[in-house]
Amino acid sequence: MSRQSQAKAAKPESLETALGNTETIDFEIIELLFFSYRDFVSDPDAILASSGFGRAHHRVVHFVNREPGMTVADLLDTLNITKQSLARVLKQLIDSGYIRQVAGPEDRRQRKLYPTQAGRDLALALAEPQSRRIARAFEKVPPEMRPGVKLFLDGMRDRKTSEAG
Amino acid sequence: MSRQSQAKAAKPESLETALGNTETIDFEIIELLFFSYRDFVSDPDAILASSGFGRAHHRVVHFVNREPGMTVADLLDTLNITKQSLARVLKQLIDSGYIRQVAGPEDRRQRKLYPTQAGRDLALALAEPQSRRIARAFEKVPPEMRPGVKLFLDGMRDRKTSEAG
DNA sequence: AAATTTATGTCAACAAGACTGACATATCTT
DNA sequence: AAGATATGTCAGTCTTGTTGACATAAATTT
Repeated sequence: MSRQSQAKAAKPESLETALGNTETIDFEIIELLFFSYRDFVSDPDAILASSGFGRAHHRVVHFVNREPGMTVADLLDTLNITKQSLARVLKQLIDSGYIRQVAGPEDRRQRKLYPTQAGRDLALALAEPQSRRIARAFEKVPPEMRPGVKLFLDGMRDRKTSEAG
Repeated sequence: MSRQSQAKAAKPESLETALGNTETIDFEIIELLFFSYRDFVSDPDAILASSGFGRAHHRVVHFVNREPGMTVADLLDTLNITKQSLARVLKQLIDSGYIRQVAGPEDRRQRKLYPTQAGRDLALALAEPQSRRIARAFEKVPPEMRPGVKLFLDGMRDRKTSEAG
C-alpha cells in the first residue's frame, strides 16, 4: 500500500493523473473478463426472458443436467448461494416440471435432483448459443495456443481447501 | 415449447439419461467461465462490503479511472445499463468524494467524469487482488500460449455494429 | 428567434436474486 | 433417547437491474 501520490501535495488534484501502480496492474484482462462475461450471459438471458425464468434458474438447470443425481447440498456448494436463495428457483423449476427430486437411496434425508426431458431440452437450448460463442472465440486463437485458455480459466478459480477451512 | 417428453410415454423418465447433443456442446468451458468469474469478483466484493459499496460502484470507479474524462453517455455504453441504474451509484460516488464531474469544455451539457485521489486509491485497491489472481492463473499457462487468452476473451465479446443498428 | 433535439438528472414503482434470522420436519448418528 | 444433519419454509431486507414519465439546460436546426 504505497500511497506516495498523496505525499506530493503540490498539485491540487490534477485531473489527468492516473493510478500510481498502473504498470503493475493487469487492467486489460480485468476488463476483458468483464466484457466477455457480460456478453456470454446475454445469450441465455434473451431465451430465459420469454419463459419467465432468470439466470438463477439457468444455473440450476445447467448443473443438474451436468451431474444428474446431485443433492441440494452439492448444488449449494457449486453455486455458492444460500439455501433460501436456491429454494425459490428450485421450487419453481420443480413445479414447472423441469427438475424432479428423488429421496436418496442411502440417506433418505437427501433430495437427489434429476432433469426431466423438458429440463434437458431447456439446458441444451441455453447452452447452444453460449457454445457457439465459445467456438467463434476459439477460431481467433492459434490452435497451438488453445489449450492455454482452459488452463487459464481453471487457474482463476479458488483452490478448494477441501476441509480444515 | 415442444414438450414431447410427455408424448413418448414408454419410458417413465429414465433418470441417468444425459442431453442429446452433449458431444457438440462445450459444457466444460461454459462452466469454467462461470466458476472463474464467480471467484474473480469475490475478491473486490469482500473489500466493497466494508465500505458500503457494491459491484455497481466498482464498475463505475474502474472505468472512470481507466478513462478519465469520459462522459455519462460513454459510461452507459460501456456498462450496458440504464441511466437510472447508473444515476443511483454515480450519485453516491460523487457525494462520497470518489468521483467528480466537470462540465464539458466544448459541449457544456456533458458531464465529464474524473476520479478523485480517493477514487484512484479505491480503484487500485479493488484491482490489486484481481490482478494477482490473473497473474497466478497465467503462471499455469505455458508462455507461448499466453497471448491466446487475450485473443479468446476478446473474441467472446459482441461485435460492435457501430451504428445502423 | 423559435422549435427541436440532445445530454443529463430525477421521481416513482417494480422485479430478480442475493442476504439474514428463525423455526419445522424427517432422518441419521451417537 | 438425544443430538446432529439435510432439507424446507416464512418473513424481511438490500443491491442492482428494469420501465415510464417528466424536468432542465445547452446545442442544433429551421
